[in-house]
Amino acid sequence: MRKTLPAPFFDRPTLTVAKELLGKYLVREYQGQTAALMITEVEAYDGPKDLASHARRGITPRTTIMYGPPGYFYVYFTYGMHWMVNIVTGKKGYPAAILIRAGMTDDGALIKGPARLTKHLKITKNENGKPAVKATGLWLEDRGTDIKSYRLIKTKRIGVDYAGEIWANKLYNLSLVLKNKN
DNA sequence: AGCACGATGCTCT
DNA sequence: GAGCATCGTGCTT
Repeated sequence: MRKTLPAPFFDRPTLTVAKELLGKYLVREYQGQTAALMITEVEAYDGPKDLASHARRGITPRTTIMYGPPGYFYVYFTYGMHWMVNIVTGKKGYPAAILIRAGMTDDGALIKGPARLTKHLKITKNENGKPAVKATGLWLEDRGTDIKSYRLIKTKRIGVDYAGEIWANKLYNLSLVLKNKN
């Protein structure tokens, strides 16, 4: 079972979409090669009031895509060397996106960390602003994965202490962890 | 296992 | 000009 996630999937509350993205696949087709990662960790940035979000200062050239319609990629550059990939959620005009932070390859290797993930899938500025459809070469898929053997862990978001107590402590980081571990 | 730090450049003030 | 939704290395406990 392989179903490309359609735009309406992303046109729902950001936290709902974030939760449902776990266990789905981020698929990359690049220079004739196809690679896929099962998503195991995501982070939500939700709305204009979210002080941890890039949209906290309103529309800028960089954040415009976050204000656009759902189902588009928001790719940005940070720390002088790293690309981060997000999928835009919510209606046009409402700035929200989900950062994809980790995933697992078919042979069970965990790609942990948003910069490693983009490096692995060769995602750069080229993908910024593109829709999550096959023609882009980067899209999301439901492969009917059974995630019953995992449990959902919620933690605070990484590296956003500047956002103040309220927003820095929101449990907007969601990840899958294998049961019977720890 | 837990810091501290450097790399390196875009984005916004 | 400062700060950054990070990572890897190399040090200290």
